[in-house]
Amino acid sequence: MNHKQSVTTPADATPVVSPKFPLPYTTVDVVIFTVLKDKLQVLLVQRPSGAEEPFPGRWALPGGFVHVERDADLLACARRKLLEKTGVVSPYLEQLGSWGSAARDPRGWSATHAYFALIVGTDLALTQGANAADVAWVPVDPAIARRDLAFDHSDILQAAAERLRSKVEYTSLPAFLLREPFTLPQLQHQYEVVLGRSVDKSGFRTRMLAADFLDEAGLVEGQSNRPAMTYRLRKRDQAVVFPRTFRPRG
Amino acid sequence: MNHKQSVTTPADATPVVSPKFPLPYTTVDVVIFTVLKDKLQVLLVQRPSGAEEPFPGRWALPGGFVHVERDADLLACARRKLLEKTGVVSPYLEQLGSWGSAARDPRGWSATHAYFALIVGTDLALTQGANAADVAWVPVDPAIARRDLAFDHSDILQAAAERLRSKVEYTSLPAFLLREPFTLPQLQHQYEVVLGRSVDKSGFRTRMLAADFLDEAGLVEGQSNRPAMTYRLRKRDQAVVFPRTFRPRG
DNA sequence: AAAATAGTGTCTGTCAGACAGTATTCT
DNA sequence: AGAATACTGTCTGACAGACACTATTTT
Repeated sequence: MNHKQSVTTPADATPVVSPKFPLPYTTVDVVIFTVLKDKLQVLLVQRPSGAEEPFPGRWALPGGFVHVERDADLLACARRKLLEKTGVVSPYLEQLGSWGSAARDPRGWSATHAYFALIVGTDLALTQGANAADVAWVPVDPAIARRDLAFDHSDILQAAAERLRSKVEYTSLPAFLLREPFTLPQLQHQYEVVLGRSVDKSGFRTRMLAADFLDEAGLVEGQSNRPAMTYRLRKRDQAVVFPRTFRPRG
Repeated sequence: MNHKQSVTTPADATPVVSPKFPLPYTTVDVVIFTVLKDKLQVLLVQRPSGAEEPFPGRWALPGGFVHVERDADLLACARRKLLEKTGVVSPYLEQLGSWGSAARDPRGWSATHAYFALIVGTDLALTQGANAADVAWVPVDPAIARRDLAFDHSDILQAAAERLRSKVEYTSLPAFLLREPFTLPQLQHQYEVVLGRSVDKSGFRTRMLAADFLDEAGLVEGQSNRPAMTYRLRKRDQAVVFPRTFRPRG
């Protein structure tokens, strides 16, 4: 949560209808993953340093209050947060879960709706610089281990990483980390980075092609050795589920 | 959501801190499943018929506003809703997802945190009568097909049923539908009811015992024919994930 | 020719599903 | 004895993982 209210919110705005009881705060946070430098990384933002701010100066997930007049629904709100921080328009975006309690925000009872997104690493290397010094790509595992994010964002990040790694075992999720078109060796590399282990080439190819979610997009004009076939996703909006998980013979 | 504020909320209560912008409503809804009469059923409550009430008289999922002073966190709130409607203390309860938008509640922007629960059918056949005429067990599939629940509860119910059936293919979830101790044939029957198809006995037994999540609890004093071994769950709080899914040879 | 990368063929162990068989109770 | 239910044994086909092989490019 980036609990800094957008400037477009009128300061004298009142609740939707006058409630007769206290309302929790409602926020949306987005765990944005990418692969940069052969590592799984997450986008973090630094919280403002004002004295009345919660967790001043600490790193946090991008996010913030739901804006009742601007956000038609939770997904739109998540998309807005993601666009504001990264410039990316239509990434892979899925709901992760929600965290709500009296204790997680010092200002009072709050509930956040967490999403997780996968975006193409190289796209963002540029946008990031444009966007500010208080935004950074951070390798995921050390960030989880430090457990020093604002609010309960370390918990959320950990849950997101677990969900991602778990789903990578049996879905086509890593395809969303690559710019299209991509080759099967490139895709395999994304799997290996996220899973942290190597994957058999033959089985990998059989599996990907059998799942029938890729369209051929011509041979790559080789920068190296034998040219490879390139592929595009047949559907950009959802991942494919494989019938079995990757499972090295143990 | 049962948008009828609890009587314990003071009518003059104010938001936690005075917000300078409109806050969405925050609710929790619980999809409570059980197996009754060899059918998967869901608990519904009828909305009050007051004129200013949203969806008066319509059936809805049990739920309602988060009560900032009573609910320490979302899970506690879900547990409270479930206890209020069913009397069940520690069921299987897992987060399903959240639904939030400007349109889903006529009173204004609202977001609900949906949970789903599995409880023992026979426990509730009793409690239900005690609880009121505006509560009912309803077979799941016809309810989904009618799509006539209040708010977006038909969507939520559908998502819950899909998640349940999907997880039943590769987890021990149906064990939470039975009172302990139970026999393997009884457990197999729960699988068959939820999945809507028969399951091979031998494979089923091998799989359950290999997963090593059951403790023997002595032979049942037979009401019929050969006595069966009974079992208890080693852990009451979480389901076991099997390495593969049930998958009839096609 | 050698190196590097892309892609294929083949073998084999595992294991889930099918189904037939055995075991223990009741009437 | 027969029926009903609980449980076990065995066969087999599918298939994923391992790994050796071929193919096409660059230097």
